[in-house]
Amino acid sequence: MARARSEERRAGILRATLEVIAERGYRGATLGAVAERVGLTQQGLLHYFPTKEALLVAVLEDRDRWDTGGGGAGSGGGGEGEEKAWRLELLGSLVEYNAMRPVIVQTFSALLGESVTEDHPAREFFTRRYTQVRAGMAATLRAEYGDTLPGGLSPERAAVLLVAVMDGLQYQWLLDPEAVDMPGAFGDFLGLLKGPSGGPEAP
Amino acid sequence: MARARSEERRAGILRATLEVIAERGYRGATLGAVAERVGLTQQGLLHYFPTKEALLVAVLEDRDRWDTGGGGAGSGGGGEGEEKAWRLELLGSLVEYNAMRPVIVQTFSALLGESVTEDHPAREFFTRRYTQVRAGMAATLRAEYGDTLPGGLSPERAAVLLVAVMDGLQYQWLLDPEAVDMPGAFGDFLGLLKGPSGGPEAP
DNA sequence: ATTATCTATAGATCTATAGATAATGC
DNA sequence: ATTATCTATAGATCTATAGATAATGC
Repeated sequence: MARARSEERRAGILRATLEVIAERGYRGATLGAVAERVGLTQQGLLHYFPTKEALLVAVLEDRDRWDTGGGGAGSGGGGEGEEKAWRLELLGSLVEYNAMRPVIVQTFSALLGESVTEDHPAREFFTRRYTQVRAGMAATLRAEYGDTLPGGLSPERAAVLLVAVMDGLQYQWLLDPEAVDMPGAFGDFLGLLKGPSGGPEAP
Repeated sequence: MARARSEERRAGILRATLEVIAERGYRGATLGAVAERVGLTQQGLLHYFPTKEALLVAVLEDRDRWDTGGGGAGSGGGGEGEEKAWRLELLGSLVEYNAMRPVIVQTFSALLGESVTEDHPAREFFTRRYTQVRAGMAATLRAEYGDTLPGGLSPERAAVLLVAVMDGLQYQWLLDPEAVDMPGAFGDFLGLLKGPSGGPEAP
């Protein structure tokens, strides 16, 4: 029973960590804030995760697991642990889904931003992750469209843009949700990728 | 003369601040690190800028000035103080230029990421800035293409994507410069916007 | 025994204020 | 006088370690 309780506790801690990171980033997050949110002292929290960095790593691993079937905000939406098959249509609904999970999107957008700084503990995670996501998306696109998408790009070149658009839209949307229709804009981009044939004003 | 010296000092301090933020983000940056870089004590630094936040604000204002003719990394490249006229072609060279200024790109990418967190002193700056940049770009696109771009999008909808692609590519590029050809990818996107007529494999 | 939490605390930092000292400009 | 810097330091935090105490599981 203690084992089960323990797992619940850990899950609660990770959720709280996610929230605190969304609000303050990793560097700005404090063990005290996370502990308070789960009703523990800061030292009590360290019983479950020995260091602050261990807490971040656990959050990232958690996301990796989830993502291989959920779509991680910052990382371009869908993790591709094993080159998961995203069809273009599904990507659209993933973005719609993300638009309903601002906390997670914010957590990963904040982490992505921090991760480009020196010695950031999430840097390697994101670097590796993006490599995977780009490769997975390219493979999917190739399977669906062959070596040239309707818009004229190779799957590899389209994949970089796909990920870039997802991330970039998230920042604009987080900063000004009223002004930016994230799913709509992403749909526009898919239209461009699918080329003239799929375009709304196709001749 | 003291006035002139003072201005040089301030400029040096702002450059140092930019570098330190690139390395550690704003929250991770310390007055001590900036001071050391310009050969002052932390307290000596505070003689020029009374608080840490004042230092950040000065960096942002500086960028705003510069940008209204230079292109601010994170903010989608070119600031549009007064709806500066960027033609699509010029945007391409702006991205090429950014690819040669990794420090500035990193500073603004780190700040953009942090800015989505609560109470971040750069949040309003970025929100306002993006609104301006989107509007400026849309106006430029409209002047150049009318109400519908070759790719089929309205200038407004294309503008969001343009900014998103610039920002998103910066993160992927910063994390893995070898793997991501930022200017090349941006060129691909411009090709999509310009539609079939401009596409490499146009029929 | 092991697990879960707590109190106490060491050891680092960090920002910002106070006040002294030297140099510069009028 | 004003400007530029420095030393000293207050006051907050923060992470992490040490060690006690209570509860749980075998």
